[in-house]
Amino acid sequence: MLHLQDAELHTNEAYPGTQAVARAIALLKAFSDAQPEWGLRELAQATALNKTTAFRLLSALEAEGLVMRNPLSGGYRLGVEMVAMGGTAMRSNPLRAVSRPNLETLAQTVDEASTLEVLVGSQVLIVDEVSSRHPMGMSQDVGSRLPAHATATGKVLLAYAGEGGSAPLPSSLVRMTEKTIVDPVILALEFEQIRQRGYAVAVDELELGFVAIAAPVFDRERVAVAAISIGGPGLRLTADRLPEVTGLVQMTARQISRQLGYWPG
Amino acid sequence: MLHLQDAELHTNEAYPGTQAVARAIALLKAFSDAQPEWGLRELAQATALNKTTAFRLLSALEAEGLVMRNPLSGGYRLGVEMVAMGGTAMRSNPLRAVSRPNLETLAQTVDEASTLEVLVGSQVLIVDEVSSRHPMGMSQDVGSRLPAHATATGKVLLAYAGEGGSAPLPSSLVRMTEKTIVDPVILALEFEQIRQRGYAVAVDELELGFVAIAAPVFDRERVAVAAISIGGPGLRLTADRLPEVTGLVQMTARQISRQLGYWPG
DNA sequence: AATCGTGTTTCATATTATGAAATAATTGTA
DNA sequence: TACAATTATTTCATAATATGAAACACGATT
Repeated sequence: MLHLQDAELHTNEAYPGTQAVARAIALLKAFSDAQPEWGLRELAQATALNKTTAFRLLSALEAEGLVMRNPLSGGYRLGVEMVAMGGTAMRSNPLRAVSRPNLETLAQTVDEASTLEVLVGSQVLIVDEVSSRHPMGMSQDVGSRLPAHATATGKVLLAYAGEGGSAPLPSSLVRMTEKTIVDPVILALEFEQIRQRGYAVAVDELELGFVAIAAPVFDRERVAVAAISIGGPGLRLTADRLPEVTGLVQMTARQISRQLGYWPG
Repeated sequence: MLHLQDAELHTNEAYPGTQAVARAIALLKAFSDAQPEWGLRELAQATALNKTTAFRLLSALEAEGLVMRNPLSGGYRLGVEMVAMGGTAMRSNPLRAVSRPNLETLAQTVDEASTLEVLVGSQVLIVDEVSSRHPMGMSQDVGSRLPAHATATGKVLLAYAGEGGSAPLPSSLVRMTEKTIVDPVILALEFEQIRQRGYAVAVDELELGFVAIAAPVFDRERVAVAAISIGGPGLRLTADRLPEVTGLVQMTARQISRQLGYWPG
């Protein structure tokens, strides 16, 4: 059995002797905002797992509360334990702990929402968000992912990730609006400019009417581990405000970087 | 090998053939607000796993981003992928989707924070929170857990969980304040009263100066799947306001229940 | 230099995960 | 109502995969 289908299909060879865990996580990662509920067969198919194997792994995940079933449809969903662990993960994120007070003052100064984001593959993950009017809470979309090439933060992170050589461009640059940069060549030029200026701007690139300005956060090893941004409607974040806002974003990013042990030079 | 140490130690026999997954999840569950970072040896010890096994499983989790390492200390932490999954889990929670608008109006009407919580073992998990001043965001402690017997929501859920026979009392009733109910007999009487009245109040039981009022949310199978609450400082939530607030909390809970398919009678 | 405490790698072993096939449950269709 | 057709479970022989003892490497602290 086990017709050695394709062990080398997955790029992350990781560590031998953990097939079951890797597969279980693959199942968990299949759940998304777009498809939060799966039937067994389609989920097994989507993860390229044997139906029985998927069932067994899901049963284990369900027993631990990471996955729960819709009593009506019988479909699988992420469970409450996942919510709990995500909360713990977020609260224990050292980057977030350092950044939060800085993000709060930034958001209040500019009176627009500020975010902290990291690069995960070809997407940016919103690690924290402080909305200007509600400085104590965190926005709904913490934990959301967005296509990196269509966001200011993502462009910053991609620009500095590939600083040494060629930037690791996502294979497919999906178009979000007519302003989204989908040409790899133009995007490479954009990255060059971002590295020179030290910040990125995205106007209508993710969503029509949405403007964002982002700057990189460096750790003590001088790698861009995150990016912060100010984002809001173009009606408020007008062109004449950009120089001022850009300066504030860059200043905040430098402050966070310094608190992470980064030293310019 | 595998000196069959104690396969029956864990209560959840779950499904055979998923040892590795169950162990990996045990590792993940070890991370908490109190101890967000672990060394390999202590984590292996805490989860009763062989050091090598723990290392291998953690490597797999790390490769998938569920766990990350502190580059300085080498310690293990929950990773960013965990944040992402938690966010997805929360946003896809059907209970939360139904409750949120109701919680928002409740919070605004009373002008205090409202929460949605579910019972996980002997603790309540905060699934959602709407703070009165910041109605759009969600509070920091979504995903946090609190001892059920010391909270209004927890008491409600325990009272209705054991409705049929004896209530499933947590084995150790930890004392949070001098008002915390730690006597099982008194707690049982409290549950009886809660079932009769249809709501629970907790004054200074979790934290001195903190008052909360909770009511149960029923699904279409008439089981109390969650509880909602209003909570705030005793200085604002005074005794004379309780009747009014209690009514609003109960009304909101009934509305959510009805939207879940519950029909009274 | 030496000892202790970490984390990491190796490797023989058989326990444990595996998937084909059979069965049960559910749904849609004649 | 019976009959397909689809999905979810269970069973079970098989060996691939997870396992843990032991050896190793590395960095502290003495």
